[in-house]
Amino acid sequence: MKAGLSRERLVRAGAELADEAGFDQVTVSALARRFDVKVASLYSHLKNSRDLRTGIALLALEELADRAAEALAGRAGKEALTALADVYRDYAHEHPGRYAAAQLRLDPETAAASAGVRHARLARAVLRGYDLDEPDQTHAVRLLGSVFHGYVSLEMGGGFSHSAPDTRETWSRTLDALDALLRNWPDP
Amino acid sequence: MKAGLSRERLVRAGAELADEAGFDQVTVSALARRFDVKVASLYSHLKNSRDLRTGIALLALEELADRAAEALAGRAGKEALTALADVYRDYAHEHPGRYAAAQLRLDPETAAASAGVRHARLARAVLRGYDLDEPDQTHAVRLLGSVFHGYVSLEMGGGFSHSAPDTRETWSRTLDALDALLRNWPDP
DNA sequence: TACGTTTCCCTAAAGGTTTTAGGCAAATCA
DNA sequence: TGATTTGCCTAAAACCTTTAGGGAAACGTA
Repeated sequence: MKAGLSRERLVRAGAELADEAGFDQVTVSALARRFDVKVASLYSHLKNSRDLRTGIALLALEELADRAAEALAGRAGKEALTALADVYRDYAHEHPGRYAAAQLRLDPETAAASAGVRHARLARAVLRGYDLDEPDQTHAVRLLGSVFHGYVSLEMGGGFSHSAPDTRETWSRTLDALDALLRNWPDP
Repeated sequence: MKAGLSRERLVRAGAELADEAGFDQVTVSALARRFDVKVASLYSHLKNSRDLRTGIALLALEELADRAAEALAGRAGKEALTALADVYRDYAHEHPGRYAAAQLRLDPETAAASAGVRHARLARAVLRGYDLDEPDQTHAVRLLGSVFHGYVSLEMGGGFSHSAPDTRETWSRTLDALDALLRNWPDP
């Protein structure tokens, strides 16, 4: 009875498991259980358990970049800014486990070959709508990354006690503020 | 031969272990090894392994709040802003394991009793130097948290490839930008 | 000082995860 | 059809978590 395992299917199922049970619950054992297969069978398709987690991280980065690229098509300026921001926030809400996986620290070579570089390019694309030269553009790319990641991660971690005002309101005002800042980037 | 274990000492040693080997390497077994004691002995002082990690997280939050309170004493405006920001960044660089621990998701009661609330108050103290009323002040507190946490976490995770321009330069320009933004907070 | 109690760490054991080594049978190919 | 490859299995070792119960040292008290 062949179960039809493959690295592809395993990583995808791992991503689902992460979203359902949390990224830290993603284990080779749990995955084997899910396929109703013995644990050792997975080791023909995965190098080790870290390999599984890395695979999920890379998948999440790809999916995020795909969504971002689609969201940015035909948009510019503040519209592009909020579109990109919402991609990150929505993805984290829809796929908390995958989003957590995307935060996994990758070794430099893997990171360089990942969709991470597309993310940087997409952020730069948003900044084309604002008037920034190097090195300010790089500073701004990093600021965008920081705000998006920091906000989403604090929100998901319960860092903002679910009290008034609504976090969606804060999100919208944060994007207003970022837009204002980029249009009016201060001189050193 | 009594080893002189106590919850206090275990948590503190766990924090050191986290800084040296990474927060995910913090395990009851590793800790027992460090004290040259059998694993089961630790369970008189710790409820379970999560209890250990939670203890480290609470310790880190306390230490961070202490540093922040000291750094803010006698400062206001942009000086206070950069002082607070540097406390987070420096702490994360000095104590990466503890900083990772501080990101641990706590259950609501534990969080409410933690130093997390002091952090919120300290951020509000910084904002006294700027002219913001509610609910914008709350939005701004959340923005500060997002930027500080997001920046530090991306920087430490290698998210900013160590290429030009220097990340310290970006940090300084980011604080300039935040200051400018807070002085000139946009209307909705 | 001797006795009872508490404190502290230990042994023992069960259950879960990771990973490697080697085997067998079904699928594939010549 | 026979040979090879593929795919999942059994077995086993190593490590982490957690609970149950025991024994000796430290401590308080008479």
